[in-house]
Amino acid sequence: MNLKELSRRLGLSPTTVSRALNGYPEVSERTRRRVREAAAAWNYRPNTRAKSLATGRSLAIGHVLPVSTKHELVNPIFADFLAGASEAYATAGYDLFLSIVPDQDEERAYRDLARRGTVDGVILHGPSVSDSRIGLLNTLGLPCVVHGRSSGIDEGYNWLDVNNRRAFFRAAAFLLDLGHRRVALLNGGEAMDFATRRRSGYEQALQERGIPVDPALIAHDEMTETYGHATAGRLLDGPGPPTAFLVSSLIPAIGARRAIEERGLRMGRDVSVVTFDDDLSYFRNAGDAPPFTAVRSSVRAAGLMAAKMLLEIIAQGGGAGVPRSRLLEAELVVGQSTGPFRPPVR
Amino acid sequence: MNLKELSRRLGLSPTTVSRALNGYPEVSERTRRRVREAAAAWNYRPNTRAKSLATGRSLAIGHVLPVSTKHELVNPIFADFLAGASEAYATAGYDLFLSIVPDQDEERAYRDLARRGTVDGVILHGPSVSDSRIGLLNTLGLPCVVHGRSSGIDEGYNWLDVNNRRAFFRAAAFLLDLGHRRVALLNGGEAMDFATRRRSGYEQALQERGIPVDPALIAHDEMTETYGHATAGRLLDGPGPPTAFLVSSLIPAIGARRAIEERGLRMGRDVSVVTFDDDLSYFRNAGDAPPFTAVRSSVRAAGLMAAKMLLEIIAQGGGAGVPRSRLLEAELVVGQSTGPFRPPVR
DNA sequence: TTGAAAGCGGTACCAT
DNA sequence: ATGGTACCGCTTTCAA
Repeated sequence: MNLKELSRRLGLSPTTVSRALNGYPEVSERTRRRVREAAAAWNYRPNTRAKSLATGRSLAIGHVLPVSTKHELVNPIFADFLAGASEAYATAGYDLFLSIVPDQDEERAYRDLARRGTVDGVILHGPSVSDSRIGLLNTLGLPCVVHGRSSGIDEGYNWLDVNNRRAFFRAAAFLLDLGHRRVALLNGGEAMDFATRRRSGYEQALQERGIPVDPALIAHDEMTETYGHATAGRLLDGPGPPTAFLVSSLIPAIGARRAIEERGLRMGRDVSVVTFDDDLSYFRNAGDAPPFTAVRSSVRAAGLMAAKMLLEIIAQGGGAGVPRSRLLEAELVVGQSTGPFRPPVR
Repeated sequence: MNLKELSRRLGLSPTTVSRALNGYPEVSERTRRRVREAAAAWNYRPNTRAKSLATGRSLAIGHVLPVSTKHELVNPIFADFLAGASEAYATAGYDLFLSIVPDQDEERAYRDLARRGTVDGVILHGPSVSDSRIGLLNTLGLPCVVHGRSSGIDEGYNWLDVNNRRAFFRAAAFLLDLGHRRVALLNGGEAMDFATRRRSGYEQALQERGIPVDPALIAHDEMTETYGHATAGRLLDGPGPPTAFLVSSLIPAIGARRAIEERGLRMGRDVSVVTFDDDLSYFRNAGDAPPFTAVRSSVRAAGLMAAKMLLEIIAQGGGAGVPRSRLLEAELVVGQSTGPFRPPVR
C-alpha cells in the first residue's frame, strides 16, 4: 500500500492525502479524518526512503562507534546508551543507524555518512583530547552531539558529559578518608578525554590530603579485562602494594577482582575495589538498584538526553546555533557490600 | 556531488556512469576507468536512499532487540554481536539499523520495518519457546535469521545457535565430578528458549549421576543483577545451601558473587561460581584470553556468521529456500582462577 | 557502447 | 480546500 494507491481508493489526490497525514493546516478536518482512518485501515506506512529523498532529510541518526583494531571489543555500557537513545528516536519517528568501524577508518565513515545522506546527525562516542572528529563534522555540516567532551577544542560544540573529575575526586577522597594511603588508579587510555579528567580528580584528592602522587600506582590503557588483571596482579605482587583500586570501568575491574581472588585476598577487607563507569561509582546501593544496574540505568538516561538534544538541534536547522551542553553530576552511591572498604590493619 | 553532476563533468550520460560504476559489462574499459577515476577524484558516493528507492532493495539489515519493559536493560553481550555483524555488513555494503523496542511493541516494529521498506532482512534476537515473531516475519516476507532457536516452531527457519544443552551438561558434569552435590542453577526467564535447553543439559548431568534434581535449587527469571544477588543470597541462607552456582549470564553472576562476598565466603573455595554466556563457560582461560573476553569474542564471531548467513539468503532471493542453520558447539575453557572449584570439606 | 526517458514513492510549489 | 506537476538521485528498460 503506497500513497498513490491509497489516494486512488479515497478518490483524492496524493497531494491531499500527504497533507492530511502530515498535519498540514489547509486540509478540512473531515477529509483529514477520512484519510487517517483509511490509512490505519489499510495499514499504510510511508516509505522512508522516498520520503527522505523528497524532503532531503533522512530521518535517521547515526551512532559511529570506534572499536580498537587491537581488541575489537565494545564497551558493554554502550548497549544501554543506545537503548536510551532509541527511546528518543522512536517517539520522534527517527531510525537509528549504527556504524561500528575500526578506529582508523572512522574519518571515512563520517565522510561517507555525510555524502550519502544517510543520516541527519550523529552522536560521537569516546572523544579523545583534542578530538579531530569534531572539527571534521563541523566542516561536513553534520549536526553532532558528543557523548563526553574534548578538551583542547576551541570551537563550540554540543556535548553531554558526566562530571568525571568530581566523581573520581570523591571516590578517591572516600578511600583516603577511610585511611587508605596507597590507592591505585586503573584508568583508560591516555588519549581519552575522560581519562585525563578522572586522573585529575584522583590527583586532587591526594594532593589536598598531602599524600604524594605515586606514578607507579597509576596505569593508563585500553580498558580490557586482561589489562585489569595484569596490572592489578603486578601491583599486588610488587613493593608497596595498593590497599585499594579505583578502576575506570567494569571490564578491567572484573580482571582486577580476579587477580585479587587468585592471591587469596578478601575483597573489601584485604583489598578494596571501587569501579566507576560514567557517572556512578561502583559502590553498592543498599537495596533494589545494585551498582552495575545503577550505572547502566544512568547511562541509558544519558543516551536519552543526548538523543533529545541532537533532535532539537536538527529541528532548529542543525546549523551553528549556540552550542548546547549538559553536565551530569556524579552521583556517589556508597554502601557496604564487598566489605567495609577499610584498609587492612598491618 | 551526485550522479548527474558527475556525468556532466565527464561529458557522459548518467546512464553510462551508473553502469560503469556498478560493473555492468557493456561499458568499455576505457570509459569505465575514466569514470572510476573521476568518481574517486570528486569523492562521489551514490545516495543510498535514491539507490534503494530505484532498486527496491534497501541495502540495510535490521536488528530488532526486545527489551523488557520491566528492566529496560540490554544484555551487554549484544554490543559484541552487533560489532561482528557490522563487519559482515561493511564488506557487503550494507547498513545496519538498530531498533530497540519495548517487548510488547515488537510486532509493530517488524510490521513497520517491512512496510516502510527500511531493511532487506532482520536478525531476530532472544527467541522464546514457540516464538510468534518467526511466523510473522515469514508472513511479511522479510528474510530473517534467528540468533538462537525456538522449539515448537514447525515451519523451517534460519537460525544460528550455540549448543546450550551440551554446554550446561558439561558445566554441571564438571562440578558434579569434582564432588559437588548441591549445584544451583540461576537460569534465564522460563519462556526463553535457551533457558529450557540449558536446564535440560543441567538436569541430564544430575540424572546420569543418580543425583535427584532439587527444584529448590533451580531459579528462572530475567537475568538482572538483582535477581542473581537475591537468589544466591536466599539459597545460601536457606537449608542445604548450594556449594556451587551455575549462572546463565554474566549480569546475574555479578550479583551472585556479591552475595557470596557479603557472607564472607571465599570464591571458588567455599562456593564456586560458573557462568555461561552463549557458548563459553566462564571458567578461566589460563593466559591471554580471560573468560569474559573469550565469551565476548565468540559472540562477536557469532554475529559475523549470522550476518553472513542472512546476506547470502537475501542474495539468493530471500524467499523460501532450504532453511539454513548452524550450531556452534560449546567450548569449555577450564582453569583455576577464582579457586579450585572444589566443594568445601565439611 | 552509449543515451533518452520512465519510473521508484513521496513532497511541495503553483494553480484553481 | 484540493489537484497537477516537477522534482529528489538513482536504476533500468528501450532505442540508437
